[in-house]
Amino acid sequence: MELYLVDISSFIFRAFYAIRALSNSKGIPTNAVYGVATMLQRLIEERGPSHMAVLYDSKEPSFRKTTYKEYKANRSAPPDDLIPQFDMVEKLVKEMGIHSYRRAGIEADDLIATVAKQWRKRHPKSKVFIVTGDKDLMQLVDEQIQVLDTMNNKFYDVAGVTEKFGVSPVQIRDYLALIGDSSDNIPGVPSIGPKSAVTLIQEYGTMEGILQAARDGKISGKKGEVLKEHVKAAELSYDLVTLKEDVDLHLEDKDFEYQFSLSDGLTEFLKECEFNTLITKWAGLACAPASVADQKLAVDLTQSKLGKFTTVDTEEAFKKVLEKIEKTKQFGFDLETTSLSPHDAEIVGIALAMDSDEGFYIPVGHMTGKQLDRANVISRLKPYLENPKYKKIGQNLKYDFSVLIAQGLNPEGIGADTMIADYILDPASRHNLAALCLKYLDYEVVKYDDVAGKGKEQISFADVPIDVATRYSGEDALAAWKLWEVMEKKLNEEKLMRVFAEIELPLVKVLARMETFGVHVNAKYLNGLSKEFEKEIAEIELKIQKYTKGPVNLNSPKQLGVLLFEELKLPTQGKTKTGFSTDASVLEALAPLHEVPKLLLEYREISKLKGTYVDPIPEMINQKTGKLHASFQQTVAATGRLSSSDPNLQNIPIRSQRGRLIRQAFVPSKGSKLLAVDYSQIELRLLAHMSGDKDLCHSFQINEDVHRRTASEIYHVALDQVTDEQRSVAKAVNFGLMYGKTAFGLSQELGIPRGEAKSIIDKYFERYSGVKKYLDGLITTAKELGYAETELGRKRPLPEIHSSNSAIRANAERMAMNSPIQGTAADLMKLAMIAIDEELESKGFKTRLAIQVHDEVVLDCPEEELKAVQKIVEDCMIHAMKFRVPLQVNSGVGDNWMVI
DNA sequence: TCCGATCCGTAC
DNA sequence: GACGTACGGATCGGAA
Repeated sequence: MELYLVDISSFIFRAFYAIRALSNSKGIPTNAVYGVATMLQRLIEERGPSHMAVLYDSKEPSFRKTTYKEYKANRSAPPDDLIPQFDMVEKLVKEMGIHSYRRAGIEADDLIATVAKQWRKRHPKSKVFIVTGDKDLMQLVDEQIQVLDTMNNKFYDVAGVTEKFGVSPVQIRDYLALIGDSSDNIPGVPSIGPKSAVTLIQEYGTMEGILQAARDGKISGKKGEVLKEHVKAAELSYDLVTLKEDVDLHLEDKDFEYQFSLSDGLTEFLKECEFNTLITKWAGLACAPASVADQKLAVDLTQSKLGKFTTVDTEEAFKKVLEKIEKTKQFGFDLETTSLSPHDAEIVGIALAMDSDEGFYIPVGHMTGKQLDRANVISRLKPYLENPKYKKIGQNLKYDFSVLIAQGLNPEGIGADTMIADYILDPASRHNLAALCLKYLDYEVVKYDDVAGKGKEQISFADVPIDVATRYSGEDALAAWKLWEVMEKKLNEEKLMRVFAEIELPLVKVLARMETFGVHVNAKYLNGLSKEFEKEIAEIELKIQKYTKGPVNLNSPKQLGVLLFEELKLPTQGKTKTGFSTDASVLEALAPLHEVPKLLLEYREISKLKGTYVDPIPEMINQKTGKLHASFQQTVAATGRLSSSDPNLQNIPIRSQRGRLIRQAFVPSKGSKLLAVDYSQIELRLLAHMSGDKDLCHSFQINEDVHRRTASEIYHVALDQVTDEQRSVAKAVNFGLMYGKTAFGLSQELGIPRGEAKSIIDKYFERYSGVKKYLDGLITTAKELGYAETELGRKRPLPEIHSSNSAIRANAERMAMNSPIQGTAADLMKLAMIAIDEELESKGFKTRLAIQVHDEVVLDCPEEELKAVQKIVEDCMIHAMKFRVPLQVNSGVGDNWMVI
């Protein structure tokens, strides 16, 4: 049996401020009511209370106010929109059938204190949960009484309170009295804040002890003076924060009994508030059976079913761990740190697993608790971390390696990365550890959020208690080990081991090196550019304003639709799901008719550049390194490509004149140049090779202008008779068909009739019949196998290719045509990067890979290395794989990324 | 406040 | 419905 005592007013206020204004159609505000309703719903759903009550503050002034008139004196009246909601909440509670109590002159907190103590007298083994968002009630916590904050689903037991406040629950009164509370107008001791209060309490135990020490002159300096001066205030504060536990209120067990039901009265009330979704939801709401609630309570962050976990906090234990590593030569590995950014991350702990049933955790950077010296631990692990013969098995080892690289180590020896293994097995799914454990081990691991919280509540891993960290982190290392046991077999079964072992795994270290190296950015230049763009944007806005009635948000397609198609009465072009399209093609069509669409096109271009690149990029420069360290993700794109984020360096503008300017901001290190090398026509070349089409291959073999050749074929004219217009159509066709472009799409792109587009495509396939056969074959194969495949055997499952919905099926068919080409290009580039990095490292060059953009790499290259490195990079790229057609690369050198 | 859907635009 | 692969900014509306 458990008792739940709900301090409702703390939730009314929080809900009111947390939820944006809501009201029913009569204009009565309802946001706080809604917040309280959902809070109670969650409480019922998740805890299934059999006994509960809501406690209210007295409507008359409380005894605190009558004895100390300044109490809560500086509180302003609640906002107008909140006032009617107090009564509505009471109505809600009543209609929900929850017992509620109030006593004249007594505050809710005192009622809760009284009831809790009375209950524990009657039921020495039953738990009491105080449901509140207010810290004052923490003073009641003990072995039996816990505080539950339903807003973030946090429980505070004795350890929890101690962890959060740094003092134990019995010391909370002392703590609150010292720091005071401005909202209740409790004076406290001036200049004593939470920090000093904790230190003082830890030293002297209680407030009385502190005051005595001050009187005795044991507390030196200003603090001692202030304390002596404010003894009275402190004692008064202590009385005010102390809850009354002997209120004259006598309740029995039956006065708390609770069983939820959606009564007519409650339905009526919810209807009035217009919480229609709640009515539906609550129809199925039932108190969870007690056993389920008990189970949830039983989640113990220090116990695991996955295996045994040992905290390594003695020299002997550490030595044993090192011996085990020596013997197994293979270990599950996971670092816990203080930051997701490797350059800012401090190592908090190291988890290792050397067999399938035990995990070890070496704490080295926790705020509290016994642990080993970080520098010593790392220096003694270093030989194993840097020796490729010792195989590390982990989840997302790129991160762990990056952290080690940022610390000056040179880690080697990736034995397996479970995240990448899953990506290779199933590229479209999510690859987080929790999902993997569920999928392969049928086991639910503790999530990071469970130990460190999330959002605003998140704490640094350094503040996680060591026993909890041991379980969490040890579990990660052990999970990686156990996952690999399963996944290794799967990779072999599915014939995916080669792609995994020869492409993806070696790439992990390359990417870690590339990301930690980063790239220099000229922030000053971008800031200047931002000012220029800002001016231009303002001018355009001003010009557009002449045509508008009221203010229009030019970033809102919805408002733009009103402006263009209602106010200006311009003809609509296309429709989107929610309204009329205002995209660039629409604006271009409207441009000859009116100045506004012309201006909007320019507005869009500049504000895009400013908002996406010019302004955010300087913000992302790392303070420590002064460089930009974007992330290159290996497990995102379904075809095998890399992706880039924070910022995305793979879509830095190049096509427009104004956009190109942004590339000027990417610059080499001092004494270096940027070297950029890209494949020429890579996907078209791969199409030639993979289709084996004679004519297309021939074009590449004799190194002619492929688009010109295509034009001459589809228009039946001699090569030297092809017009620029014809060539550009041919180019569009060459690109389009690899994406499975339709006649409709081509006609849209080129602005030609659909019939004409169709005849061009037909002609193309007639001339390049090998290509046609190949693409058709890709669809057939994908239907047979259920997946598309690259030259090197990377697979992409395409279950939707069997869909009975023709649009979905057609989509999958286009993927079947495109994925092998795009994916093979990705494999090629990955192999080239591995070769480049290996060459650079083994030959001792200082040049480093900095950026990859699918068919291009950018390197930061000291001038004296330029000549040699340029040759190496070109060679690595050209010879990374062998095809029927030759590969070609272009390379350029410059002082920024624009001039190359 | 937070999150997801939508629209739009940048790259290869 | 109509061109494959990404990332991300801004708006908007709903949810806890």
